[in-house]
Amino acid sequence: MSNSDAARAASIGLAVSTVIFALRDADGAPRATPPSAGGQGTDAPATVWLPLVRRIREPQCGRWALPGGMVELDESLEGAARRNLAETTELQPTYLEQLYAFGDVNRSPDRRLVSVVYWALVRPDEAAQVTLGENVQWFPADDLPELAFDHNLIVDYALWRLRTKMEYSAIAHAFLGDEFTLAELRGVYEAVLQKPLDPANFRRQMESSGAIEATGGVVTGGRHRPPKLYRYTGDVQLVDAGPLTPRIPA
Amino acid sequence: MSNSDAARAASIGLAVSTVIFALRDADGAPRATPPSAGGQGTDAPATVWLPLVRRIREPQCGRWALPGGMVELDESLEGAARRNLAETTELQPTYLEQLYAFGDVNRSPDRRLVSVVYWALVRPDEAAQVTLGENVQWFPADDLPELAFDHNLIVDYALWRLRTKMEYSAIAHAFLGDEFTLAELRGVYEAVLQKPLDPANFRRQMESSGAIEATGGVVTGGRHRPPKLYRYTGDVQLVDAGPLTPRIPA
DNA sequence: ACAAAAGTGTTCGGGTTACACCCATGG
DNA sequence: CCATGGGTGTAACCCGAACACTTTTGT
Repeated sequence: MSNSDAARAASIGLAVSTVIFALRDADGAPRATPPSAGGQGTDAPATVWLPLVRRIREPQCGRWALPGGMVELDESLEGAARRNLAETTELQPTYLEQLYAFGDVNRSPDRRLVSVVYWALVRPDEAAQVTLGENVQWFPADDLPELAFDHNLIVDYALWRLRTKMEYSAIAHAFLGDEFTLAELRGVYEAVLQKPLDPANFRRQMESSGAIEATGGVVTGGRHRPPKLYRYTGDVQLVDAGPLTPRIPA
Repeated sequence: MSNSDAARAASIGLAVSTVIFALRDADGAPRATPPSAGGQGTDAPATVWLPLVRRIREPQCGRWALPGGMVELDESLEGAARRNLAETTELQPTYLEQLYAFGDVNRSPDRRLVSVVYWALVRPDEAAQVTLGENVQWFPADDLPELAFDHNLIVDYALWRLRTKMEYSAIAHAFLGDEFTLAELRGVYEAVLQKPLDPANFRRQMESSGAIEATGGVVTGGRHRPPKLYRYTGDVQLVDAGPLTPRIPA
C-alpha cells in the first residue's frame, strides 16, 4: 500500500443526501393543481411522495437511494445538498433544512462514510418538472421498497419530522405557491397528517396565528362560491430551522 | 507536494464536539445537593453551566472551546463524542443527543473541518467530579466569553434546544439522580426556563403526565414536612432523540 | 331553485392558571 | 405554637372540537 493509498483509506468520507418531499395524487399523477382539500370527494386525496435515484455503481448497484453525493472542499454542507439536488433532479427546493448526521461505522459496506442528510419541500409544479427516467422515479413515502444502505431509516425519520413539525410550525406553505386558498392550505395539512380537518376551526386557527393574510383577490371560475386568496406573511418564524434561527417569536 | 500530502489536504476533516450542561449555583459553587426550587429563598437559584477547555495549540490557541476531537475510523459519531468526553472531562453523561452538523467552509481558519455537535446533560454530583485545572473550567451558559471558532453560536443553539425541549419532553430528570422530590424537579425546570413555576400546578402536571411515580420513601431531616420521593417511570418516550426513537408516545 | 363549497356563530368539555386553604415537621 | 415548605381544593379562564347555520356562486 502506497503512502497515497494509506492517506485516502485513513480519511472518513463526507457525503450529503436529501429527502425531497412533494404532494402528489395517491395514484401517482403529477397533479398540476394544489390539493383542494377534498378528503373523499371527487378528487383523489394527495399523499407525500419523494424522488429516488437508482444506483449505477457498486456498492448496492441497482438499488434505489436518496439523491446525494460527496461534499467538495469549497462548498458548505447546505451548498453541497443544493448542488446535488440540481444535478440529479433539477430541483431548487422552497424549503431546505438539515435533518441529521448518520455515521454508524458499518452503514456503508465499502468505505467509512458519514452522511449529513437534509430534507426539502417542493411545490407540485416544481415536482412535475423533475426529469423522470429509468434512474429517477417518484415513490410514495409511506410505501417504499427496500432502499440502499440505511436510507429506509432516514426516510422514516424525515417523514416523522415533517409530520411533527407540521403541527407546530408554518412549513405547509412551502408546498404551495405565493397565493393560495384556505382549502388548498388545509389540503396540505390533511395530506401530510393523513386525517381530515374541520374547515371552520382550521380557518380560525390560521387567521388567529397571524401566519397568513388575505391578498384581496378571489379565485373565480370555480363551481361554487369564490374563495379568498391568502399569502404567507412571514411574521411567524419557522422555528427549529437550524442554529441561525434559534429564536421563538415573541 | 507529494501524493500523500495531496490526499490529506483534499479530505475534509470530521470532528465531534459536545455541549455539556449541568446545573450549578449562580455564584459558581459546585452544589452538592440538587436545586431545591427556592427562587428567592435562602438558596441561590441554580443556573445552567457548561465546562470548556482551553486550546493549547493553533489555531485559536488560548481561547476557550467545546471539548471534542477527531472521529476515528472505527467508532460511531456518538462513540467519538463519548470517548472525547471521557478523555477531557471524565464525564459519562446521563443524556446525550446529536445537536447539529456545522460545516461552513471558513469556520476553521486552518483546514476544512466539519463538526458533528452533541449536547449532554449531567447530574450535579457528576459535574462536581470534573477535574478542574488551568485548561478546564465551568462557565455560565448565558454569559460566555468569546470562544474559539463558531462555538458561541453552537452553545446558543444548544441552549435554545435545551429550553424548548424542556417544555414538551421529559429530559429534566437527566439533571437528577434516580430518586428526587417534586421540589427538586421543579427546581430544574425553574433553573432552565428561568421563571418561577406554581408548585401546585407543577405537581398535578407531573402526576398526570405519567412520567413519574412515588417510590414510597420520604426525605427526613429537613426543616419542614418531609416531601415524598419520586422516580422517573420511563413510560414517557423522550421524543426527538434522533432517528432511532422517532415515535411519539400513543 | 338547487347543490356544494365558503364562511360565521355557538356550545361544550378538557386543560391550564391563579390562588385559597389544610398538613406536617423542626425549632 | 409558629414559621415554612409540602400537599389539596376550587373557581375562572382559555382554547380546541364539534356542529348548526348563513352566504355565495355555477348550473
